[in-house]
Amino acid sequence: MSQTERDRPSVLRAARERTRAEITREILDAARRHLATDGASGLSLRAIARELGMSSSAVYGYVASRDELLTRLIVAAYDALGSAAETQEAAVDREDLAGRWAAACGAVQGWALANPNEYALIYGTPVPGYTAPAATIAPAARVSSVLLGILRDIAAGRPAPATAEDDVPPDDREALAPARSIVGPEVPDTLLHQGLMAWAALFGTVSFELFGQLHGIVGEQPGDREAYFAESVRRWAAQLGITPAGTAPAARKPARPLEPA
Amino acid sequence: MSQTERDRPSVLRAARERTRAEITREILDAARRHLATDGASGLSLRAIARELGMSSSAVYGYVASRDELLTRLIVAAYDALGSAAETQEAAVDREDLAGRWAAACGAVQGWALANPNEYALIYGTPVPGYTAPAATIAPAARVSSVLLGILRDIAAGRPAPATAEDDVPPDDREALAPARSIVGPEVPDTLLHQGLMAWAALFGTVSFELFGQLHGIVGEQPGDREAYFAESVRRWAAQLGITPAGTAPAARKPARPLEPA
DNA sequence: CGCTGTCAAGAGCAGTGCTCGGAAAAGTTG
DNA sequence: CAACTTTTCCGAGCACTGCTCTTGACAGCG
Repeated sequence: MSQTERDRPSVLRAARERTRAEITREILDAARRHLATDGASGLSLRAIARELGMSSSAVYGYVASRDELLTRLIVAAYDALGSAAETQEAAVDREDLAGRWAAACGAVQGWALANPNEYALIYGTPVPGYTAPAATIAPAARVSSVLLGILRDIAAGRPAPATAEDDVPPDDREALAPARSIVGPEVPDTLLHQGLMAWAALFGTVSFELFGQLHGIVGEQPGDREAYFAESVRRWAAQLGITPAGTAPAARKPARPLEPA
Repeated sequence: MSQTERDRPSVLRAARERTRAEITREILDAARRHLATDGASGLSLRAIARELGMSSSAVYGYVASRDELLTRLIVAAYDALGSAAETQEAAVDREDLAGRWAAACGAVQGWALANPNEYALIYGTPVPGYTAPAATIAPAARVSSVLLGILRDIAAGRPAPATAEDDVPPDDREALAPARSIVGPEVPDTLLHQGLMAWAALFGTVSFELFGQLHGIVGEQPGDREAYFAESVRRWAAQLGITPAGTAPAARKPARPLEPA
């Protein structure tokens, strides 16, 4: 271009960068499409190149390797799930702790059912020699952040740490140190541990349903899985000391929630 | 074959069958070795053939396809895990319900940590177009059988169905029909649902630990994971109404279990 | 000797990830 | 405009995979 813009990135250079980003996005989109249909193991760089009408070696100018492509898809999946959980949980009245919990759980399960292969990519078997490359840990923490935030608000609405009536063994208290550094000192150990248990139970349940492990255990008629999941969500909430009906349960004993219909 | 031994299996035929079974077993052993080191995605029929010193096409006389080999490994893994859970749970005094529960949980986690790739094969992402070929469902049910058996004995040691004080919504009751047909009518709905939740939570926790999802949440110092898991097991037991100390808890309120150390 | 059944080996096909050299296009400078 | 540099792209190629098909070797039996 003209010599008036020699040093600063010329507009043409910017245009190149733009088309480059555009092509990269197209590659990622195609990859996501293939992932949705064929699963992670069926993701082929050559197939993507064919679909985009370019040579297989050309895509290596945009994506370093198949592993890097997988990593980008993983980050995208974590972000999509985290964003879904955040927005759906944020749409609920802050006082309605049980509603927020149910919204977060529902977001996770709904997104997983809508994007099973993406869910399997991030919560299923990790690829063999693959170690999460640090770019994934931040998006991966988004959904657990939402859940820990609820935990924090549960603790804030409670009268007191309840002395030390039923506490956690000291070695477990030590094991919970990383989670404690995230959630802060306000959440009692018991609640923190119970929250992590509910967190693992939530994803265990979703994975079981998605990976076919509930076959022959929970019915597959329309509505069965929904009913089972909804009741589980209700019970996790009860274990955390929050119930759908009121905002501040007085007694520990959870009243049986009435179904809305 | 010759017409002198047309009907009854000749001794030679038997010998052939024997060596055939022998080679098949060697193939499976080599496959299991490769699976343990390289994971399921890295399992190569050609590599197995090389290791056994035979041509790649020769193994197709013993194993129909890679998928069939995977299926056999899956069945073997389910059997190994189920057997571990059965024996370890059976070694505990039948009256000690909490001990049986802890033994079963510990067996699952211990086997998973010892055989991570085999665990991932059966409880991780299912292979893309793969549907469990009916030969896998029986071995797959072994570990859940153990857990349901404990549930049944919990119900048997209880005073009564506790009226219908806190029951389960009717749609969830319907969803639990398959599990109910296994466990029998003695187990109340609440306990059945709670048991399935603990089941999912157990495998969710094990999967989280194995797949690296606990990173940054639960400590990785020696003993941390053990303490976290042990406390989770204790709390699941408490949610099922069994505590390590006594055999029959009177009140619903779970007493805080004392740690053995 | 021939016949039959089982087995193994080899070549081959279609596909994969990935690398490399050269060609072509695009942008920059004299 | 011409020359130069940078960026992009394609094709060939390597090593690997699952799987098939043809060929050949071996045994037992008539």
